[in-house]
Amino acid sequence: MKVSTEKRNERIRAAICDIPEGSVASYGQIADIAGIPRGARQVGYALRHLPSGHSVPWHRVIQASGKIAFKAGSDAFNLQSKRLAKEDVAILNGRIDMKKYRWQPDLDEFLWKPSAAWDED
DNA sequence: CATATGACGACAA
DNA sequence: ATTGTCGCCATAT
Repeated sequence: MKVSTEKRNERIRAAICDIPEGSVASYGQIADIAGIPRGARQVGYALRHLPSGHSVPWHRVIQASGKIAFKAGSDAFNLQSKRLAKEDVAILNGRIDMKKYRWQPDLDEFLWKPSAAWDED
């Protein structure tokens, strides 16, 4: 068994769970936070293989361009759109305003628990 | 080991 | 703004 793989996905899920309601993050951003530079595709892979019964707010993960990763009109696309709308995340013309909704972990943790941000593992 | 694939991203036309 | 290419990286065949 490849343990490191599960470890990686675990970090990815954890990072996503840290996204506060009403905010979104790009795949690349999550990968970076999870300690996987340029691992955007791995985030997508991890989400595609989410364990059953998970409680991961995957709908807060969108592309860096501000668009939802699914094909418009698909069930997943509609579900994600609905969940985001419910969190007051506006989707104008199929795009989300990253400048406005992008999660900023540095600032967030700075205001929440100063100096604890550099204290991991 | 060689290719193909994908819930990505950056960049050039 | 839209589309195409190429780079990335773990998996699947």
